[in-house]
Amino acid sequence: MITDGKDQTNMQNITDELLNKGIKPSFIRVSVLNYLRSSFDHPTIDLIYNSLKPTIPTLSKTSVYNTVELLADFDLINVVTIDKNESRYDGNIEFHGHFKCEKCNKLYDFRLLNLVYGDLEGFSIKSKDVYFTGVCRKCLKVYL
Amino acid sequence: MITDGKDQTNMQNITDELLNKGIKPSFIRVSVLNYLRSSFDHPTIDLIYNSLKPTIPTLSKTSVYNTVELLADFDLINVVTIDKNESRYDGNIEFHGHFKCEKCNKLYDFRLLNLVYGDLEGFSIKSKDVYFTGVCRKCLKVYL
DNA sequence: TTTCCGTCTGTAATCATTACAAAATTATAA
DNA sequence: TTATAATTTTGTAATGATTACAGACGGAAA
Repeated sequence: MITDGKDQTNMQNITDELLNKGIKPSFIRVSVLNYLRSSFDHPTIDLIYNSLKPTIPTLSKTSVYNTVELLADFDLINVVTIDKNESRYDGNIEFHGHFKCEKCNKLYDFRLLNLVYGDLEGFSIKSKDVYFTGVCRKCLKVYL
Repeated sequence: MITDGKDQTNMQNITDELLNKGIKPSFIRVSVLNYLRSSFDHPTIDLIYNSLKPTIPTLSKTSVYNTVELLADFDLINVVTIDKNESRYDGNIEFHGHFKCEKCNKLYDFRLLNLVYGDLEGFSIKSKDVYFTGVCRKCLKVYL
C-alpha cells in the first residue's frame, strides 16, 4: 500500500464521500475503501487485512469485516460471493459480471451489454450478480 | 417424500439415466436426484437429508454431500451459492436465474431471455449463474 | 467362501464468519 | 478544561457448513 501525493488526494475525496453519506470517516474506513478502489484483484478479507496492516498496525481482522459490511450496506462496494468459501470485495460498483478461472483462481471483470429477464414483475430488486466460471485464456494456453 | 407409482417410474428413469452417464445408480444417488427433480424449493443439504432419512434410515449427511458433489460434477444438478453460508441444490439444469428474497429467504426461479456479455473471447466458460436479491412480491405486500 | 473394489457412515478437523464484551477513541455537555 | 456519553475498534470465543479420513458395509467375481 503506497501512500503518495495522489493517494492523499484520494483519501481526502473518500473522506468527503463518506461524510456525504453520513458515515463517520474513520481512518480504517477511508483506508479500506481507498484500497478497494485502487486494487483490481477483488481482494479477500485476508488480503485487505494484510495490505493495510503495515500502515495501520493496530488493525484487527474483525474491523475489516465490520468495515466491508458497512461499506457494502451503503452500496459503496460490492461483495463477490462467486467463491463458495471466501468472499471477495470489489470497489467497482458499476454493473459488470465476474468470471472465476478454475485453474488460476483469478477473478476477471467482464462487461454485461444486455440482460433481459422475466417473471419478476412486482419484485423489488436490490442486487444483480452475474457469475461465470471456467478456464481463462491464459490458463487455456498453458494446458494446450 | 411420497413414493407412489409415478415416483417409481421416475426412479427407474433416473436409474437408466445414471447408468448411461457411467454412474452406478445406488439407491442414495437415485433418491437424491429424484428428490431434487421433484422439489422446486432449492433445498439445502439439511433439507435433502431430513427428507430422505425416513425412506433411507441409514443415510448419513456425508453421503448427501458426496452425492450432490457427484451429481454436480456430471452436470445433473446445479449448485446455487446465492446464499453465502449455505449451498442450495437445483434439479433444474435449464439456464435460468435465481432471485433470493431477503425477507422470507425463499428462492425464486426466473427466465433469462437475453444475456449479452463481452471481454471473454478465448475463455472457456463452464457455468453461468445469475443471482438477484431483493424483496419478493409477496413480502412487499406485507410490508405496505 | 474369500478377495476386491467401490460405496457409505460417523467422527473429527477445518476455517471463514459472527457474536460479544471490554478497551480505546471521539464527540458532546457542563 | 473536565466529565460523560456515544461510537469505533479490538481480541477472543463460538458458530456452523463443509471437508478429511478411516473403517464398515455390500455386491461381484473367482
